[in-house]
Amino acid sequence: MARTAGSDGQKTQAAIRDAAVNLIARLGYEAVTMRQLAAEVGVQAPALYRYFPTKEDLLFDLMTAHMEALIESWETVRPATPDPAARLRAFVANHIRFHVERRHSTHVNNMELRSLSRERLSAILRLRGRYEKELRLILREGAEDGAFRVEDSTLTAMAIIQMVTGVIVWFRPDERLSVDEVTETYLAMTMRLVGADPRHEERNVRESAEFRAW
Amino acid sequence: MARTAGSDGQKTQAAIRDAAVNLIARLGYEAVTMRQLAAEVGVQAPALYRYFPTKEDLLFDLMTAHMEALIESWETVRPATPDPAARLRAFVANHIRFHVERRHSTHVNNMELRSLSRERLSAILRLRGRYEKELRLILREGAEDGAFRVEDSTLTAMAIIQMVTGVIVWFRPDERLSVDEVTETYLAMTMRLVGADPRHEERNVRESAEFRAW
DNA sequence: GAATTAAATGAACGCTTGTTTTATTAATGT
DNA sequence: ACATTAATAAAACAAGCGTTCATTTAATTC
Repeated sequence: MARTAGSDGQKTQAAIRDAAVNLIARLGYEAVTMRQLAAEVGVQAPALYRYFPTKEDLLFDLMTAHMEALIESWETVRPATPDPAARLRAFVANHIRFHVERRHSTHVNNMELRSLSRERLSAILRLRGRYEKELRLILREGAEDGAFRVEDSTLTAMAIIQMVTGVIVWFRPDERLSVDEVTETYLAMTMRLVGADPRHEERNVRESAEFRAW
Repeated sequence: MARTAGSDGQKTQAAIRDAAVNLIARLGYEAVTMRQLAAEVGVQAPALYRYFPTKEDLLFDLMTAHMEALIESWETVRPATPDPAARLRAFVANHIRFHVERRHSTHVNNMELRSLSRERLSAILRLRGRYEKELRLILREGAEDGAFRVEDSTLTAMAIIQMVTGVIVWFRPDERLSVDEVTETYLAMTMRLVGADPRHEERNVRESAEFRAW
């Protein structure tokens, strides 16, 4: 046999990406073999090399796509208001939604950095830095105009990102809490963490509950 | 050649553990080969099998030791006071100190869980649960007696642990901030996060600065 | 309907993996 | 001094790895 009936390069490539994210998230990049991945796609191993020159190219493709989608999702929902509290809430809510929706992809991006070559690693880290910079900016402006009490905006940005990304470690959507409930609680914790004025907070929480911004 | 001059089983075993933690933390469990590990120890690969029956046994040994040391370290510093705020501060300060001191070991424990068999995985998760339970208890008692404002003690416990463990991702001891400074900031963020009464807080921070509890 | 291109197969290559077997030397106890 | 045990080396195993090659079939183009 050779080319199979109804085969289509675009669909095969998408199927490879999909299967790769799932397998790598569950078993780890090093543990997943090209033959295993091919079997999951329903194809022989050499067929993968039509679409990705090497195993590492495939990994880099997945990670780049994830980071670019994350940045784009923030640019889409980023509010125009200068109010730091409103912007911080938007950032956290979008961050949680994005990462819960893409749990496997997030896992790959967090766990497999060390399997990249130096240049590719720094390419991913650059994208990551670009995203984190958005949060630092919000925190710094909030600290300057007195909306937040933040000792160190870089350190606080890392703390918040670690905290909210950590949701995917334990959160399972079919359990006790819904995504919205979890987001609500994490928003409350974040706003207290940055020392946002509680009086402003209560009003804003009521508003966001009305409009369902996330 | 066979047995080398001055060779000692105890020392070799300790050297294997040490080298394994460092290599696995840097390169990942799957990526580290037994020959590479042996070379790092200064020995031939088969010699490793005198001390650890399989590669996975070695990994499990490292992870178990880490978790047991973590639990023991908390039991050593756990204060007798019923005051939730004081206990939370002690917990967070110890957690950060322990994990910064054992960055590589922590990395292994956080990243390599999926390389364990099911039984061994759940053994490690049991130890982890035992540790996290201590934090949940503090949060629940603090919420009940009004010292904290906590919506969900399980969720808050996860958030705090993710946040403080995340220190090792970016913290390097030779940079801008010292461990004590970082700990101080994280303590402040944690106490705000749980909605601890700010008036009690200021007094307690002054006290802990005097006594240098961590 | 013949020629071309796209998509995949099957076989194989060179290398590395975790691990086992066997033999050899150093330290230890008597 | 001698027997025993602990600690290692050296060689080899079967299995599996990422990847390449040559070939075959399906779809597309003219």
